[in-house]
Amino acid sequence: MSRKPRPESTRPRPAHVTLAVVLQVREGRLQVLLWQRAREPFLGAWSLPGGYLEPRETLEQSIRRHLAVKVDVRELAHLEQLETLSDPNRNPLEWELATAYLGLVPADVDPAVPEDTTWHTVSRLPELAFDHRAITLAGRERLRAKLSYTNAGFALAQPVFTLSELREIYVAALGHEVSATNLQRVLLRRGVLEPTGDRREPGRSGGRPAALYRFRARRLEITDQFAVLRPPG
Amino acid sequence: MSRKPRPESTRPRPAHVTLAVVLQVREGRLQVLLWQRAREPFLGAWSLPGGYLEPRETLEQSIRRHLAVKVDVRELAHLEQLETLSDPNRNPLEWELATAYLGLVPADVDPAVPEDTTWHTVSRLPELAFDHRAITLAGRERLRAKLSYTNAGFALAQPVFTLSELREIYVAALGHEVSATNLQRVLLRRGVLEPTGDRREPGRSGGRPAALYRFRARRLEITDQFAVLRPPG
DNA sequence: GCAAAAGTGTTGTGTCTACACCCATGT
DNA sequence: ACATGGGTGTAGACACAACACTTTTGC
Repeated sequence: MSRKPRPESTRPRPAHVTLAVVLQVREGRLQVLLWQRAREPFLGAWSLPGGYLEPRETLEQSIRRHLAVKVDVRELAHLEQLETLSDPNRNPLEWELATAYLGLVPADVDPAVPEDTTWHTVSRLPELAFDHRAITLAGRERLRAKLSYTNAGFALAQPVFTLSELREIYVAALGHEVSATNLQRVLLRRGVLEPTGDRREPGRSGGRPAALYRFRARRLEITDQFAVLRPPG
Repeated sequence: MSRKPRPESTRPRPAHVTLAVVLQVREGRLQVLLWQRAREPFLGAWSLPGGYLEPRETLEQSIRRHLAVKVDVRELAHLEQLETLSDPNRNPLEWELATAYLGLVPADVDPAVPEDTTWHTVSRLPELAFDHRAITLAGRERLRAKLSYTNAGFALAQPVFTLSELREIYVAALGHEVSATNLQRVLLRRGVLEPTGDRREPGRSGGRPAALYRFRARRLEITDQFAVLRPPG
């Protein structure tokens, strides 16, 4: 079962890359930033942005560095680690581990991206390189879960928004209908949203002016701490 | 910002280890399996069990292999990835990434462990090597969360148990009081527990015989899928 | 006035906590 | 009988979904 110990200097080491599932709600759909590979393996296939880990940097610094080539890092409202993939055959050319991150971009920015990089609707992905399809879907699941029990919406919404706008973002991200009425009450009760006091004037077709809101915090917070088995008191 | 690309053959690669936070409820307290280091760095300090990743194995295979030296792997009722640590200074001697796992051992087994390995109460940890203290606490947090919205209890409980016994396990793991009354109702309503039909005869001091239960599933399942923002219907 | 959009009131349901009370056994 | 441990009944708090209704605007 246990193997003969070998000198550390000769122990083979895996290559290590960082990847990111960068999500944004665009045109009413949840989309992911994909990049067309310029070399083997999977030349020409769509894949998640990322690249090699360099000495003296953390995984998070690494993915931020690689993403900086694709999108302005200041536009990333949230970044968190998803998981580390390690199937020895995930890259046919070399032994390579990949640590995946989830990044969220607010709806109001349209980052300038390079020629080889475009947004793709998550529900209609093309064939992806490596295990990137599974990683992308895992990122979407993480987002959907966190929209329910944290204030994660702050990272997808514009700084200031109406409830209708926020509703469209939740619908796109969750993949099912959400009523503006109940969304408002849930998020206000939890203290996640606060009114700015301003209103949005209606368009040509009329309608009551909408109150404007913002997220109270711009960092991830758990807002529904314990579903059950709460501490007594 | 971007660096000069270098040939892959000369790119430095980090060492990679796997670690496990192995938790069990012992003597009414949540405990973690720690190992006393036999070499530098942190010689003599307590640390999480684990070791180097070998070629042709996944991270999960790696941690299972290393744990096999410490506890019979068949006694691990659940194993899941926690996170990958990457601070370049986390190991003072070399550049080393660590992928941490959470492992759970049912309360009825007392695994034979080597001389240099013992159980420690999580709420009273000694000084730990590297970043292992933070990892251990992260493992406990993951467990506490999953006890609330999944059937994770199956991995801490004996195969068959009374509600009093299950209650003690939850109290130890969650760190606060839990009433057997409400624990029973929550877990039965969700279909997580099922009665075996048998009863436990009372001890010398008398008392009503307790009904025996078991977990319906022995693999992790989400039992409280959406706290809020459920799909309509 | 009428359509459009936003927001409120209200009802019903399900899930949880807390606590009083009842049940089965040993001495 | 009474102590001990197990189990049930029930009331109240709360959070949520659903939907009817009202408000505020443009035309």
